[in-house]
Amino acid sequence: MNSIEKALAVMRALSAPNGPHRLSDLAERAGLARPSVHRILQILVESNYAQARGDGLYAPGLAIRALAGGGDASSDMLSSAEPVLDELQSTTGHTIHFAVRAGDAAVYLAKVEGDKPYQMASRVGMQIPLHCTSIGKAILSALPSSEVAAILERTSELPSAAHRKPDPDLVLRELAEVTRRGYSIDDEENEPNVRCVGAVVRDSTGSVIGGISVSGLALMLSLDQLHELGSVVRAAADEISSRAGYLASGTG
Amino acid sequence: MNSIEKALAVMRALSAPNGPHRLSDLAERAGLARPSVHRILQILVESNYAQARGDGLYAPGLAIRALAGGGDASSDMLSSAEPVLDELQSTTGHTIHFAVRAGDAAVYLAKVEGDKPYQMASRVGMQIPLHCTSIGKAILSALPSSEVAAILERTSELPSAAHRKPDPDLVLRELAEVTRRGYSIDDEENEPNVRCVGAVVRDSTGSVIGGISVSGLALMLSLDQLHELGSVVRAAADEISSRAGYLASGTG
DNA sequence: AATCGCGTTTCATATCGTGGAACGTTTTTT
DNA sequence: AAAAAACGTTCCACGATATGAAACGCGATT
Repeated sequence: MNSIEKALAVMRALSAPNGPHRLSDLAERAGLARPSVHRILQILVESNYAQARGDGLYAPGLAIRALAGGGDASSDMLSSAEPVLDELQSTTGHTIHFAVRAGDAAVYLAKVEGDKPYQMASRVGMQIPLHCTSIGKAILSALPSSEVAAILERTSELPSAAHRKPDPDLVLRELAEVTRRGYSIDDEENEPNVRCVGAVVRDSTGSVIGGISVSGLALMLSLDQLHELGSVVRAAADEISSRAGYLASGTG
Repeated sequence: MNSIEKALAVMRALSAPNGPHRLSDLAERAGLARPSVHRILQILVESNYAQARGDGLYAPGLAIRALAGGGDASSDMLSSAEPVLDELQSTTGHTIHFAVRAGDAAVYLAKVEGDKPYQMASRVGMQIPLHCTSIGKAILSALPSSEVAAILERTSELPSAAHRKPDPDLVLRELAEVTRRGYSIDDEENEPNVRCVGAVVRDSTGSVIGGISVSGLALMLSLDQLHELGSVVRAAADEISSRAGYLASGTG
């Protein structure tokens, strides 16, 4: 592990939820020695990528926003997706997410809060796993199975043992089903008491860029309702893909 | 300059406007040798902080959004500021910006498009200089003059010779005027044909965190109108500060 | 056909990062 | 109130790691 990756690990640890962080916690989360984290933080603070509060607490710096401000491959897509997401929200009443793939995870680009009296504990920029979320499964369902296997392999080796090792065969069978019907389901797999339906979003070249989902508390969103929403979600996802320039060529 | 700062410089260069960048351009903008940039990019690509397109072009990676997703000191302020910004937009009809200070520059956190038939060439995350923008001057007006002098010094040494060296005495005199009347003016200084009025925003401790501004094309926003808007902008800025917990204690 | 410019690879050099140990302070425990 | 644990920070000798000149191969340009 080189120093750049270490600095990025510290920045990731900094941007974790729940307020300013203590140096020791950052060191542990980044998997580095405390003196190393201290030195890295000094560099980050100097260039405004981290903020040192008077006490020993550290927070993400404002310059990080400047990095994210530059347009990447997905920022055009985001703006054209927003109206579709809004409409999907008003059609379903539930919370809508739009996430793009980033390596072995997906990152939320947009969230439209539902009109129910609860809020999802998610936020733009948050990373979610691919193998146990509806958006993630939608993404996986559009990848070659060799790549899916590789992702599952790497994911199961991760220190985040929160989610138990998935069985590759089982997952691949479910993904085939997702491909067939055009939408994916997360039945309280990623978060207890939360169910989601998702569908895949493609860019103009036809490659998978991410997915969207409808999420709600399990007590307000039965499995049957999830399946009923499937075609709606899929239609919205296709609309985003087509706005991005993708000419659908298959099952319609 | 250590390797972390170099990597950050590459990331900054990557997030510059105008699409994917060539390696040579990145090297020049970051002030590094091409092989160094190449190696850094490989590391960044591997962790998804940069994207390598098939041809030799590089773009910011999706993982950067994950960094910005974590809450920093200003994200709470942003959500409480948004309604105020929306109202300021509907009151004035012009484009509203909210930016926070990040070192010797300011970074846009929010933008509310005006209802005029043109769009400002700005975007959230964009950095703007402090000495020739209304938000920047509002920020400077609340800093001790020694710090202002230091900022002007560093700013004028920057390679971005686009804006000519500002005269410290002149600037300090203007800033005193800004402090007195409570709003700052940018009369086509930062962008030709664009005029802005700005005011300073403080956090609960009373320290300057950033500012807001009303911007419009010069042909639709005369200098006189700018001065008329001054008190409105200032009131909105004060409202944001007070929502952040700042108890104003002076000229009302 | 010759030249230029670019992305990439290689490699010897020395710079820079590294984490154990230690220090002074603060917080928690007894 | 005293003792102990934990924390942020500093120091430093060691060695891994970053560095950029030079060179290569390729494509575009002349």
